Amino acid sequence: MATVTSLDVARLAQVSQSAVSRTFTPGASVSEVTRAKVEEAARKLGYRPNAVARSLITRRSRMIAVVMSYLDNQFYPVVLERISQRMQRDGYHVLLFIADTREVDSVLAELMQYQVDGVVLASTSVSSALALRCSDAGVPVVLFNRTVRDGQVTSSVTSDNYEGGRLVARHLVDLGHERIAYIAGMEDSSTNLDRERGFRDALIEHGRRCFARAVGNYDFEEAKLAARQLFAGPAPQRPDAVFVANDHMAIAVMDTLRMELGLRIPLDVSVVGFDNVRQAAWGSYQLTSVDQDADAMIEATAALLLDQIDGKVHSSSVVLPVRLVVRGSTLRRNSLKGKP
Amino acid sequence: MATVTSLDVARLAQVSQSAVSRTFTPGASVSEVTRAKVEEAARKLGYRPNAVARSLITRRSRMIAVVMSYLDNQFYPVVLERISQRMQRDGYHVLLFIADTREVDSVLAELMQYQVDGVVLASTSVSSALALRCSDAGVPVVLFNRTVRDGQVTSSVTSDNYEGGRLVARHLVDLGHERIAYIAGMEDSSTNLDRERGFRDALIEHGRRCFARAVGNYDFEEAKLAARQLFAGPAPQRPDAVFVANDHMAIAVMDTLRMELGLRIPLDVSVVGFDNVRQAAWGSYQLTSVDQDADAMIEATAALLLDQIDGKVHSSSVVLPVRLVVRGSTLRRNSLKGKP
DNA sequence: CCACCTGTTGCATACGTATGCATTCAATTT
DNA sequence: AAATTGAATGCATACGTATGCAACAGGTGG
Repeated sequence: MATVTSLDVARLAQVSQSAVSRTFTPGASVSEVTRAKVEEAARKLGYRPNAVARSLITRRSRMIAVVMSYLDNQFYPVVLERISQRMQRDGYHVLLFIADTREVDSVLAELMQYQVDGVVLASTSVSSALALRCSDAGVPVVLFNRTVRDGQVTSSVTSDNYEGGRLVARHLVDLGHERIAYIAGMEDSSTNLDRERGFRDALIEHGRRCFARAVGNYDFEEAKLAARQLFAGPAPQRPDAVFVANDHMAIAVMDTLRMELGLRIPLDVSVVGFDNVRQAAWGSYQLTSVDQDADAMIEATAALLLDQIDGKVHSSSVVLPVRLVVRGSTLRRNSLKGKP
Repeated sequence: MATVTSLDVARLAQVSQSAVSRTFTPGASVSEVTRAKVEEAARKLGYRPNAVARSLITRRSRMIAVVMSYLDNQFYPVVLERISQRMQRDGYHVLLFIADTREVDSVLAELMQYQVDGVVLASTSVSSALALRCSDAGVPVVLFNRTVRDGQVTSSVTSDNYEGGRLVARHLVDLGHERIAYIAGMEDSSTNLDRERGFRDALIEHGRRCFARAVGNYDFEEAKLAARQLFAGPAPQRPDAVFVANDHMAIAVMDTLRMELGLRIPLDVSVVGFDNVRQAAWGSYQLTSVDQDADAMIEATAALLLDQIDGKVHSSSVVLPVRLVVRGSTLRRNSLKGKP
């Protein structure tokens, strides 16, 4: 109850406060006998070093900020959980910032006040502005799953979104699809730009083009609207395949196509997503998707951030490979000819 | 870059450091003119009060710890997001602790070191031990979605799990089900105990009893095993309805019943979940579920925690009402007779 | 026996802020 | 005009720890 300080321990152990401090500072110079005395006294009193006081003097809080928008998209809770665990391994903890509609300045101010040692920016909405201002302020930043065009000053970790888009295009072309549509995420987000560009480039290389396009803004409900919009016309003018910019939206699209429009997947239309979230593997969806190696992304993020914190100014952009996971939501068109 | 302190601001504004401090302390006594001078100087220098130094002296960190196990169950990411936003409204931030298999002591030690002002315990695994030791240490604790039997010392916020179980039993009996089974969560968790007890009590009141039972431990894969186990026998010995202790498992169960056993839901078997997570409403599942009012739970949790932090020792147990949300995964048995 | 080095210890001090106390000054009351 | 009040301000100190520095002990090589 009453807060016990290093001084209390020092008195009980008959040593100086410095000795107590050194006992709890890895790598400090303490003899075995003093260490033992201190540790016993600390145990008796239930002493724990005060991280706040320690932070004040070391200027290290051993906290990192993780900034996210919505946790709806199931990719992000997983990321959050793993990042937290990964950083805990190195003695860091995660201070969580949910930045939905709030202004950049507000988040930044709070970040700075807490003296976090680093920032992971995994929010799609709050963006490059915050990143720049953080690194201006000397706080290590790593962009997670997004990049910023301007200066290459800020580190980032992404999947090879461009290649992912290409893989999807190639897959759908290989399956013999004729009218391939795209449902975009947030139009100015780097993930969406890269995925769409890879997708379109590969389509063109195969002599096709994007048949139709709508925008879902990475939102579940908006994705439903986008699906309705794409399939508003009569059957021959409808897409026979849809690439949706992430799984979160793809599932909304599948629901809409099946429930509202009575379409069969993959018989009437193939659907492909991106992220390979757990739900993509769920029995009712069997969503073909581009797998992002979340673990590798997190490991890279942690490594980059820790390096920067330790002064090894590594500021680099890591791009990790992706792979296509083919499931039941896509099907070869040829094989349809014979079927009812 | 170079850290700017209140003293720097004071010098530039030609006032004392105290004046600067008071300007940034709500409710302190500062004249309008000094405040203006200070604010301008602060703006020029880009000054932000150092939360660490402030915490050291006020002994308030304005951080709360949120302890969770896995973020797999989609109920929890939503809770985390909302708690974070709710606390941010009152100037608090969330320090995240993922406590899966790690020992209680480790988490506790870290909690204490960071001098958090309060703790929200939303982990099903790490449990009452941690709660007790926190309140022993004088740190306000609120249990979220779980209770602890022993002393009624620690506050908690739960839904009326018992009533939820009753609602499900009544619903399934009303539909004319004969062989009603239960798939349990973690057997010693308060949520599971209450839900199951309500369920069984109501069954008995209606002259029935639980037809079969298996354990899923709130885990996706284990729930699949549990489903296989329940439906291992020949058709007449299989359940015609299953109450699953939460939606997370219920979805796994539905997948297994449909994909592996070729059963139709709700034609061959009705399935009911608990939590009413977003995925329950997804088109392919249409899972009948017991709705927990997450917003109300979070509001109650925040209120309780803030009250305790402010010294109004309110230590109470809030139980919030639930309601049954009927969807397509349950169906009246009578109406089956006529169908193919 | 002396010079020297290595490892341990305590003394001060610094980190950046909040706040009790005394003081000053203007405004209001008598 | 004197007295009383109230707000505003600065001074000094405290919060709990880490760490540079000097002092010291004990051991080694010459």
